[in-house]
Amino acid sequence: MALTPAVIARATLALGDREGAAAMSMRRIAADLGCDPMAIYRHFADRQALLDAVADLAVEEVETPAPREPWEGRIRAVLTGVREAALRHPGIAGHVASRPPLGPAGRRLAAVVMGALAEAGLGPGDVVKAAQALIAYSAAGLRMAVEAGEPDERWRQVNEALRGETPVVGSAEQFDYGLRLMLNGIRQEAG
Amino acid sequence: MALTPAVIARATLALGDREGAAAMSMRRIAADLGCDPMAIYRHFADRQALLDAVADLAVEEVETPAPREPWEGRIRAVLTGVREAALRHPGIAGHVASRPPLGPAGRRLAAVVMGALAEAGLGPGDVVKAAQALIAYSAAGLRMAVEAGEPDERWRQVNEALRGETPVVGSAEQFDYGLRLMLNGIRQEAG
DNA sequence: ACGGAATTGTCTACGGTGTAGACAGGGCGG
DNA sequence: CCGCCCTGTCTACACCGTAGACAATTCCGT
Repeated sequence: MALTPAVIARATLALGDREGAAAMSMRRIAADLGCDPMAIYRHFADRQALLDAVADLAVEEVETPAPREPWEGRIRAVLTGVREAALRHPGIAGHVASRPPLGPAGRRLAAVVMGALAEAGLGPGDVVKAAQALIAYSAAGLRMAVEAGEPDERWRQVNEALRGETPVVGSAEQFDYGLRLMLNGIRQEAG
Repeated sequence: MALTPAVIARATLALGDREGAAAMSMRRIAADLGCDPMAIYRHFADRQALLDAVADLAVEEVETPAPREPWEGRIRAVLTGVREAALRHPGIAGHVASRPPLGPAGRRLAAVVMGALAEAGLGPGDVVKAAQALIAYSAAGLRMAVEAGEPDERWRQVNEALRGETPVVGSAEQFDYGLRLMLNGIRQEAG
């Protein structure tokens, strides 16, 4: 298989899915591709650039919601879509949550959110600020979901302390609640 | 100077302040303390545990707001206080943003937020969920501030694209706007 | 006061990491 | 046909976190 950015990114995504984030080292990826680690640097400036590409690949799976849907529904669809896509690819999910939407797919979805916010009645400046707030919140929720899922005694304790009375840290229910708060706030702000 | 957890944590915090997050490696910390790297492991289970302690040290600086203040003011005070304290210690700020409030200072502040939410009129389950949402949002804003401040071509582009028309990613103004959205949402949920 | 046990610090070593820099082969344009 | 550029390879560097064995010191119960 010819070595191209797309091939490398796809292989890296699959590797992460199979063996987790820790397996996505340059050496391990290269072994998976059957090439030299340094060959990858002919196609990506550095590891970070590769991971950015992989993250965008995961996010590509999210569909653009139909413009006929109400603005709140579109925002919800995009943010939960990204969340679910990322969680389907646990290896890269942490990276998705750690960086702004830099790739084409990420920017496409960010544009959908901003369009929905404009339709809700926010001014141009507020659209950007609200979008960043929503993205930041989603990223944090995703991070928590990823990290709470990793074996770590400290997270186990946090979840233990909560279990029974309330949803576990990083759960979908927890995420939805916060999202509702933000949408409430936006509706009010838009007047 | 006798080697105790507190001494190690303080030295690590100072080192991070001086030379950034990348300098806080076990070897570098040990060199700073004038001891063997492995000596630190007699006081902390691993690097993660040490960083947790350092993060809590930074957060210790935040004062508990007076209970007579209105609940919104208390929440604002805690969250912006944590943000500012973390940004005063850039070396550890990324770690503060990456983990739940595990240490005593962090738990103290989390309790303040929950108390304020209860006073706002939220039910017991919602108090926890709203608190987690607020903490997640703050953490994300802090992360963005930290990472946007690092020299990174990709972040430079993101900020470049926004400059002039809207506040830069991770800015205090951006943070405040999102916080207002969430408080709006909470007020509505409670009322 | 003494002997054993626990605590603390040191040393060495293992198995990783990202990536710079020099080199080789092959395909393509002039 | 020659030369150049693109791609992949190899070696090497400077790190990283931490396991395990060993010495020194301190503390405690008898």
